[in-house]
Amino acid sequence: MFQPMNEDLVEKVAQTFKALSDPTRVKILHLLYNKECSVSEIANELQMNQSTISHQLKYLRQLHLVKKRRDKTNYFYSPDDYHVMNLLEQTVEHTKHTE
Amino acid sequence: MFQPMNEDLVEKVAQTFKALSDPTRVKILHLLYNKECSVSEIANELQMNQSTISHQLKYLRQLHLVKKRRDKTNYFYSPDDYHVMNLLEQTVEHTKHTE
DNA sequence: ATACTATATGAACATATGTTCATATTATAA
DNA sequence: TTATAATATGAACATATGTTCATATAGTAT
Repeated sequence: MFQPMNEDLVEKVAQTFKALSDPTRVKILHLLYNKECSVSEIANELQMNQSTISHQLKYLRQLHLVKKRRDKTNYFYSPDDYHVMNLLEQTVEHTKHTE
Repeated sequence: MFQPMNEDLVEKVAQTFKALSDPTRVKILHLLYNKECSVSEIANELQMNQSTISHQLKYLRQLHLVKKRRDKTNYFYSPDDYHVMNLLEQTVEHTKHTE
């Protein structure tokens, strides 16, 4: 049966999808899904500005989608929300098999 | 094993999530998931402008997420992509059960 | 201490996005 | 035909978003 969503729930759901709605963030998360990476590794792998990556990682971290650990001067990022990561990978696989 | 995503795939995945990243579109799709609706029914249920709803329906239709049928002067909209609808409902349910 | 490395941050900018208003379109009813 | 109803559309607007540049911060090594 139909239950209207309250405003808070709608906002949270939309926010989750928004995190996955940008190509750069999709690439970062897909990379991290497979391997913990430092900022510079990500920037190098994606051939993008270090600053751009850093800004997006901050965004993802504020939503608790990734976490970081420090090793000397490197910060290694990894997934922190497996529901969202599965959402992404599920959609990647589905989209792959679509013409 | 890690497979880098090609640019087209990344764009498509991001685009799918972008469709679900706006509160108005989330509300519309959630409503349609439960019941076929005309434009004015949606506008009335969500207490929003007819024009706003119409614009968003056009957006969703261009992505083949909803389809419409005509009955006299009414246009009834319904889901047209059950993978994306399931993505939405799955996330709604998960978010509900999160503090 | 200084030099170096990795990362973070803020301002500026161009572009994208969502809504509203006014109006056009299309079909129906009289 | 004219009037009415439902929906679609385009322009305008304010706000949000993603990137770049320059620089700050913080830790390491010498």
